Amino acid sequence: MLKLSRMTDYAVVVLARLSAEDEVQTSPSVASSTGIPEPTVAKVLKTLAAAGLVTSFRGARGGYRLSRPLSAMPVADVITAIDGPIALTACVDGATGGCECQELCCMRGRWNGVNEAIRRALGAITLADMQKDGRLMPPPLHGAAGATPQIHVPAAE
Amino acid sequence: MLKLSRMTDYAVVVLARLSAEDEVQTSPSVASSTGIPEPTVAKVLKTLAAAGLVTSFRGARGGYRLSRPLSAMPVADVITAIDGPIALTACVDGATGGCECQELCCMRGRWNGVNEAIRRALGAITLADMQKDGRLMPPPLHGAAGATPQIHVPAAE
DNA sequence: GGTAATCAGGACCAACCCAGTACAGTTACC
DNA sequence: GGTAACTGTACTGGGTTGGTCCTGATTACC
Repeated sequence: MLKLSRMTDYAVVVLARLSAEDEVQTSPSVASSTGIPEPTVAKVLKTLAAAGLVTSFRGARGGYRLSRPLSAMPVADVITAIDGPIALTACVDGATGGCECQELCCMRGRWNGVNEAIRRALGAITLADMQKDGRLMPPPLHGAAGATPQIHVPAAE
Repeated sequence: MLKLSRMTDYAVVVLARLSAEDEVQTSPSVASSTGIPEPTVAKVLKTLAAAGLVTSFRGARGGYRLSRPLSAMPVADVITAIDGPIALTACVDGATGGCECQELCCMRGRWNGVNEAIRRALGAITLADMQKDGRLMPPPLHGAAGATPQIHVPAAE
């Protein structure tokens, strides 16, 4: 179904949450304001930090902060950070491990163009774009976890 | 990963194989000429027939034939036929079953744009394009890396 | 009319991958 | 030095996917 992993979905939500405040936020606080389980948020943030999308601060009063604004963060970067390089099939440049039927496969190498098209499409859309185009701001979300502050579209630019 | 299922990969190979000859071909013959296991080929062909991409003929001397030329067959159609509608996340228009955290999810509906971009990209590329850009039919097939520049696995990351 | 070849439509199973959890270790602030 | 927070790894349960098999329906050939 050509779908991306739930972790990537979480990552986008987490990044959007981080962008809502300018100060360092801990994973428990992000978890409570997004509704995503704490350990999972921690896992996502660790991965994002390893990829350089967020900056981590260790120790007491540590936490995470965006390392660049959402407007400079293409969706492709997030997907790559979480799921690894974008490669539709095993036969694509950059994919690890070739397919075992290369000898017979008359289509080898033919996915590269398709893959490239998708990379371009995903590289052209930033997280800031995603926030904008939805334009339906989250309505007053009631009740959960007591956190009301939410995404305001940053004066991204 | 954002990768599509192996079945889709097989489908493309099978369709390319069908296009190589103009007459009806049986699934065993397609299997032997592609190297894909017979039962799997049969499964793929059945699915493709249900989606209308190939036409089936029952009975002795039956088989399958392309119902339209590859140049009129976008990659998106093949993916949709095998894997179902293209929907990156559960939150996308057309996806079945919403995600359970809609109340908190500040990103709901935001994937639509991304999804749409991918659909466009995949809808604009036909299987004939894939054959072309790979710069030709599989010449003598044995996979000496010398003549086939494409498949190196850089394991970039 | 009988037989063989072929598709149609399931059910079924094993293997793999992913999401989520837990725990021990490391770093930095107070 | 104690505490709070990130870092890294290992484990497990569940779901999905790939692949196989079986039975029935349909058609061509003898």
